[in-house]
Amino acid sequence: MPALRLLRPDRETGVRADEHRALRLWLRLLTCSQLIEREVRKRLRGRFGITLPRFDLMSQLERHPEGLKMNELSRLMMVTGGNVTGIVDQLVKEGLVERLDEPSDRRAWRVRLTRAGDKAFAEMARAHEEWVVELLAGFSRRESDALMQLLARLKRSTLENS
Amino acid sequence: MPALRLLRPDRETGVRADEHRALRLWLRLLTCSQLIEREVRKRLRGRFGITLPRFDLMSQLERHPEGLKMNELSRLMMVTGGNVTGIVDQLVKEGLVERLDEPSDRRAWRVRLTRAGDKAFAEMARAHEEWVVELLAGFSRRESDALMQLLARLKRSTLENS
DNA sequence: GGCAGATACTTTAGGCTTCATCTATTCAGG
DNA sequence: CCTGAATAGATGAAGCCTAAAGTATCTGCC
Repeated sequence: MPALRLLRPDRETGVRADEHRALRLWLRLLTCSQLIEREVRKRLRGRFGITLPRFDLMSQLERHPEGLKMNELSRLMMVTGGNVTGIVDQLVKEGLVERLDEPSDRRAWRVRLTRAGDKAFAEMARAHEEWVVELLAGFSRRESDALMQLLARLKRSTLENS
Repeated sequence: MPALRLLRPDRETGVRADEHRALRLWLRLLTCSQLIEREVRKRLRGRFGITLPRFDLMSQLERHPEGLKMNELSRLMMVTGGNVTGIVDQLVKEGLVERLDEPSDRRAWRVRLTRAGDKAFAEMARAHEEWVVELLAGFSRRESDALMQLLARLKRSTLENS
């Protein structure tokens, strides 16, 4: 999560000055995202002793009480399969998640929250949402809607051009 | 860089439905940021064989031709000092950066781009900016200005409330 | 001068992440 | 059935990142 600074103005970079706009926009986006993410990580760690990736994985499972296969988790979390293996291993060790055999495919697992995991997640999710509401306080509904729309367009532009 | 999904609607989370807005906003922000970052990392790796943190560190140095101390790099990059130690070590090994003695303080280093580092960075920065311009294509000046302003407010709100 | 606390940096342990590679299983055509 | 390709997941190496602890140096105060 770096904070790129590429705006030294006295250097010719080969694109028009007007286009520095795109670079500035991306850097500011990154900064905002990092500020919130950093704070959330810190609070998850301090209050619940959990990491953001583990919380994220549990949140996926909470939305799918029937369980998810490893590759489904990988897709939903947008990380590689090997990464999911490690995070699930940790959560299993902590008793928050369980690996069940998938009868229809002996290569696969069905990963589910345990009862303890479900209970723990409910509490963490409540706190997490409170934190985010708090961090974004002072953002009016109008502003927040405008930002949502612009970000939707940004997402589309990025997907189309990558 | 996870992709949190916390919006299962049929679960009581303890905050009003209206406030899910904040959560959705943060998740979308995270997604956008990840999409761009992922693409930039991939291209830096594929075309220049460099990582984003190393590129970031070099970009800080490029803006400060007189060199930076380790703790200044740490502050600018928003990462811990130990992290900077590792990244500088790598870049020194690659000959892109050099550690000079700081005469006024024997505890400190002055880190600078080498001539080779400066040359390499110029080329990478040019490509990097082109990529970002490309990814954000189709964003009008008006939209981009509006987004910049909203993100500035978001940054301020986050800083004030964390 | 000398000492206590602060500062600059490094080191270590633990965790996340990717890519490349590996094993086991499934699937599709013959 | 059998075999080759695809798929599910695990593993290992390398890199980024943090927090905590350690070393060396500096600074301010007596």
